Amino acid sequence: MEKEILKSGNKTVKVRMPPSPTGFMHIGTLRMALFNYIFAKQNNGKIVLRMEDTDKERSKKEYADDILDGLKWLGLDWDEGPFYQTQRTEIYKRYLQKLIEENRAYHCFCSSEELEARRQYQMSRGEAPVYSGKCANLSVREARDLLDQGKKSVIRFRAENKKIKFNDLVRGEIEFDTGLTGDFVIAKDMDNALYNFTVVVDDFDMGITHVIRGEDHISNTPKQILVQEALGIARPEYAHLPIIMGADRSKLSKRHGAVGITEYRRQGYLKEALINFTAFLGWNPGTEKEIYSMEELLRDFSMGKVQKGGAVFNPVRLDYLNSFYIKQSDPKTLAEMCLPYFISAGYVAKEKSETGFFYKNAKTGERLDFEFIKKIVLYQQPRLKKLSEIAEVSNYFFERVLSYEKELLKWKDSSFAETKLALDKIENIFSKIEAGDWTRQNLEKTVLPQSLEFNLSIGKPEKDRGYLLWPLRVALCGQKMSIGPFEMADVLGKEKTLRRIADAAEIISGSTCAPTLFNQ
RNA sequence: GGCCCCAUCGUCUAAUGGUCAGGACGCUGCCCUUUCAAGGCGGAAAUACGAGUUCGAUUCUCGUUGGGGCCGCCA
Repeated sequence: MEKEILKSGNKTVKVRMPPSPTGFMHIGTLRMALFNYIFAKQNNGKIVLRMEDTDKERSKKEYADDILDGLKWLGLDWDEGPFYQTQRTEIYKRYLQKLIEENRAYHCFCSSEELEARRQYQMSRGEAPVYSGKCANLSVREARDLLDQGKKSVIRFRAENKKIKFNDLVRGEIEFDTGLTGDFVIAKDMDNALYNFTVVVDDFDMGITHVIRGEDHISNTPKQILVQEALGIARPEYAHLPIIMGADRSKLSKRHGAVGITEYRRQGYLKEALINFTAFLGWNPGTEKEIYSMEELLRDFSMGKVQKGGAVFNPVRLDYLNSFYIKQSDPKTLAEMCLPYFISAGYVAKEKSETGFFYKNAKTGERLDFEFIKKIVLYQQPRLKKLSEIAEVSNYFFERVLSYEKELLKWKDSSFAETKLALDKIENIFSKIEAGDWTRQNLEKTVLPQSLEFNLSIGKPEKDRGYLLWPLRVALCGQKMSIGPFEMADVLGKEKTLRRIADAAEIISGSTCAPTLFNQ
């Protein structure tokens, strides 16, 4: 064992991303990874990814994979690893042995029940719940005997009773009295080292210079420093980030309905939004700029501006940022991102062809041009908070036949006769427009100037375009809320637009069932 | 309970020993408008409390209160 373990001088910065694969990747994992990432990149440093999976009961490969996927998706890359602590038992064992040989750690044979009872008792008396030291003075022989008898034991670190002071990059100097910590357990046995020990060994072994982690680790820090001192290894720099809280101001957890990163991704949150949002949970540049790309974060971030108090996770603000980034996206990229939602909604199907593949309308079977999707997305863009919403608000583009109450076609005090007149007028205008001139601007330009005249002809207020346009809207989408009628007509194309107008006219003239069924 | 950390609108936060305490989300009013959004222009909304230092404190100090974290054979 390297007896001479030296101080790590002014080496290049190296940080760790140490997720524990005991659950799916969540906002906390993202924040931890993001701040480490930014800090490392700013300092030309390296990043080590280390799965802290020493809790074999709770750790699952599924979770580790989820975290790996999430980090990759977000673009939070690392330089070394992933390392898995469960594959490093031999390393821990060596250090464990060293501590035991040097009498800095010892076997403890106390039962959990016994310890728990003592803890309760101490806390009830207002004392710090520390280990009694019962097994601390067992001689080597006594311990050996008990071990030989097969007595169950754990390995406890002999914690020095002293004041530990350390500097925190976020909070400044923090002091602890380790007399209040007591001897703590560092391993279940020689093959199963525990967190406060593995962290110290790994951070040293991997050459970590900066430990950037959540505030909930502040009170672990003195323990880890004690272990470092016993092992004779250098102390890294520490930065403890404020915790992220739920609406009730307690540490964010599943109980708050905190959603996993994969779930956010599935719902159509953009990684830019997630990153911008998370970065501002506990940090801001001190200016009024709130929209930040990764590049800008790397430019402006500083640990000194990290907030000390915890921040409440506000999903409404996340939605705002997400819709902002959706509005920023270029239509082609957005359409590509939206396609999966159309497919899973059952509107679009992907088909194989000799040359590759193509898309078709899953409802009608007709072949689909990507331009069609792109246009839908272009027009829906301003109203999306998340990508998953695209399908539900675009359903009417894929249906063969629309079904709706005929009352819906009427605008305000219009009669059915007047509504029919409006449809006829639009039909008349539209049918004269060449398919080649069928653009949103063109349709609008042609129709709009005629609304005044139309209103006068049926004796309605001149400026209310709804008399002419509302029936068209309903004819095209069959519902109250939608994008503009000219936009819809543009997406639908001349033929379908005219057919839906004709359908609407049919509906008005009596038969309540959908007429198109008969002329398909 | 012990130890540690923290404290500006509801939320995320900016600023300063002297400001009308700024921005963003949300809420809300108006405009735009064929619906719903989006967009534009406004509005309400905060320095936890008490002392001290000071000409002056939200800012500095102390205390109180409040909130949080940790106190595991979890991480």
